[in-house]
Amino acid sequence: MSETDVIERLGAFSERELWTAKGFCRIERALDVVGTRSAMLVVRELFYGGTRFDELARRTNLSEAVVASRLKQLHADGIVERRPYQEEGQRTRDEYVLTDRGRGLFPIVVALIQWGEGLKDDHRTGVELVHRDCDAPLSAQVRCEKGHEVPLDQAAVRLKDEKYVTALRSRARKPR
Amino acid sequence: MSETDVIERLGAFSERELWTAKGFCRIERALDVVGTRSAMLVVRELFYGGTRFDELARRTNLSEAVVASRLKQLHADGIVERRPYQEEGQRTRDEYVLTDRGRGLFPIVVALIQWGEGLKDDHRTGVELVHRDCDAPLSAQVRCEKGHEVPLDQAAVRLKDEKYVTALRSRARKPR
DNA sequence: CACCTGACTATGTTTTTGCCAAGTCAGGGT
DNA sequence: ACCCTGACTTGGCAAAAACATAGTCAGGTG
Repeated sequence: MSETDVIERLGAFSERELWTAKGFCRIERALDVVGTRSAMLVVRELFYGGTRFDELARRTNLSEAVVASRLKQLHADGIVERRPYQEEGQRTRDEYVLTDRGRGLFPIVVALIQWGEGLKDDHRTGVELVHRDCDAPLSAQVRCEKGHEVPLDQAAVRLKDEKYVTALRSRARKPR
Repeated sequence: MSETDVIERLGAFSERELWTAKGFCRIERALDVVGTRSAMLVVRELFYGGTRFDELARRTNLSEAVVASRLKQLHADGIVERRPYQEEGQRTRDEYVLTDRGRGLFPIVVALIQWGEGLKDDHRTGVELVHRDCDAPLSAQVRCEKGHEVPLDQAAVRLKDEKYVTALRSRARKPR
């Protein structure tokens, strides 16, 4: 196993003692939104075509209170929108539909399912995700905008605004 | 917005009233392992090259008790391995290194960072992930094994073992 | 042997997440 | 007007996650 089997840190903070993504990396914001088990299960069912409150509750096996709470939060975060619908002879209800922002979670959902499927250390029989047109299995792959498939040892990270971070750190050191 | 902007359900359970991935989809297993905020933050720092206990604690801003507990669990789940190391004049300690299984989380981490970066609704300045060789930004893309880039409306899912599920459901209906 | 200190562990507490049961509310139907 | 019922909301509770503080332990060093 190589020492490069990590994302290389670039820029002024590349040194291990200086590096911090804490407070800068927006994975934390992503985890604010979909970082609970229940939120992710609701999102999964939205991707599997669930739209109605009762079917989201049934499929996730979460309590109605939790499903209602997660949907409210996902709506507030712009992940779903409410759309009125009406079956004949019944009153108008809302269905929940993924927004553009919500559909942006697609690689995350696929990546989690794919990784989980690789474990095979539980009782579950699993699902398979496929490309409908050719029936080939799906996976989430890390690529760059040039189209290269990028293995972990060719990945790098830098803080977007190092000047800002430098200034922050200078201020943080003073009142000690 | 099209009704196909979801993963199409295939197979015997494609009907919305029958569909359930609950108990079959291994996203739940993935969430068992990395489904807490603290686990994901520790995994992030492992990808950013953190290996030592104290630097993982510093970078994640989690309490030492939580970092210790998460590392123990990640070790038990085969995500990291402990490797002894020794700096001169100091005693032997363990460092934590991602295993193959742990590196398999790479698309998940990239997908979460990428999605979070797209939000831009917080104070964070963000990080950028790049392909070191060409400096082009990274993203997690959903592709099939034939190499096609698969948009959401061309994705489909089926339960792997429908016979088993059918049998389960038959048994579950009896004692009502 | 005594001491230092990094890596935990233990305990109690706080916060967050999730559950259950009961309740509210509003849109249709009668 | 009354009733039904789907979609929540509320309150209390339990479990899980995380924190703070103090403690333990063991590998080095002097």
